[in-house]
Amino acid sequence: MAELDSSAEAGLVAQWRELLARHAVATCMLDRQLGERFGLGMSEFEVLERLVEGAGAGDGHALRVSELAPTVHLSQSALSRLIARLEKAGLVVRAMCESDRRGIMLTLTEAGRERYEQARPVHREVLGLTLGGGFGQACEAPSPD
Amino acid sequence: MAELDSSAEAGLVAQWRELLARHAVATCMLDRQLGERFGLGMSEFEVLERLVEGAGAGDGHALRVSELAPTVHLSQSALSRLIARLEKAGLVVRAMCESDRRGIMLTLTEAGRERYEQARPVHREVLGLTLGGGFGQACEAPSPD
DNA sequence: TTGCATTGAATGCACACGCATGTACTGTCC
DNA sequence: GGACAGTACATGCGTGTGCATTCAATGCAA
Repeated sequence: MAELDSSAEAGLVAQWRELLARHAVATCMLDRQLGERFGLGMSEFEVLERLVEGAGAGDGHALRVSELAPTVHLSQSALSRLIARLEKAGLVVRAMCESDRRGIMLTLTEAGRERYEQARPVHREVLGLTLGGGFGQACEAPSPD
Repeated sequence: MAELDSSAEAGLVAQWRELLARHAVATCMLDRQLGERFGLGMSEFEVLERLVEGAGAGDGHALRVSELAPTVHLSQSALSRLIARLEKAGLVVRAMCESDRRGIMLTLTEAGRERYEQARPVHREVLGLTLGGGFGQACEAPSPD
């Protein structure tokens, strides 16, 4: 692969630092808010969201773990344990997949859907604060509420 | 804070997912490449880079940990341990700050500077692959070299 | 059918992280 | 000077993560 000339390199680094900063601030605030108020980590929320999206109208719809995996940026083992936590919390049910008995089907419980619906506005609000325009270094409350 | 209308929300979420994806791919590849080839984590590299930048021409320049802290996105404790690792690896020296004996001054060793200079092109190359245009999900080698 | 490579998920392990706390030092107010 | 709040860094502890491995189920080939 070709070398980068120094101005391209500087631009790349600037872009990278900006990305790191945004990610750090958003992640920090999300984890704090979702954790304190709903007992959810950022990735937990992300998984619940995928399940809600997959479910659509009828809540019978289930998702295979192997389908979920590429959409959340976690290793297979981390995802496995995350699902275990969600199940222990009663937000999700693991069921054997009939057609391929190696697979696991995930279903949102009613509690899981409710938890998600409650957490969602907070999640969006944090995104608005951290991705939208001006923001500081704050990891604290998005609004004094 | 005001609610978001649904189109603004959708845009925000899309932006967030894009950021997460870029961050995940870049982080993964960086950690892998820098780790395997230079025994450095992403944040270790970042700290070395700050020291190099701080040093400028004369290498005598030292940086206070408290100055370093806000520029890397780590908790104070994580930074403290990271520095301990760098020192153990002989890349950095911790010295007491004369003017304020609570503080710690960091200096790059020659080995530290060399390690950084070696790692830097790899770091930039990964950024080019993951931040620049098209990229897949790859966490593997940037170039077969 | 038996044998074997492959895939989906769970688990042992080491490690880096954040939070809370501890320890040393500084500055201020009396 | 002495007490006390505040700052800088280190450390104990619990937890989430990735890697390597394991176990079960599948698909294919002989």
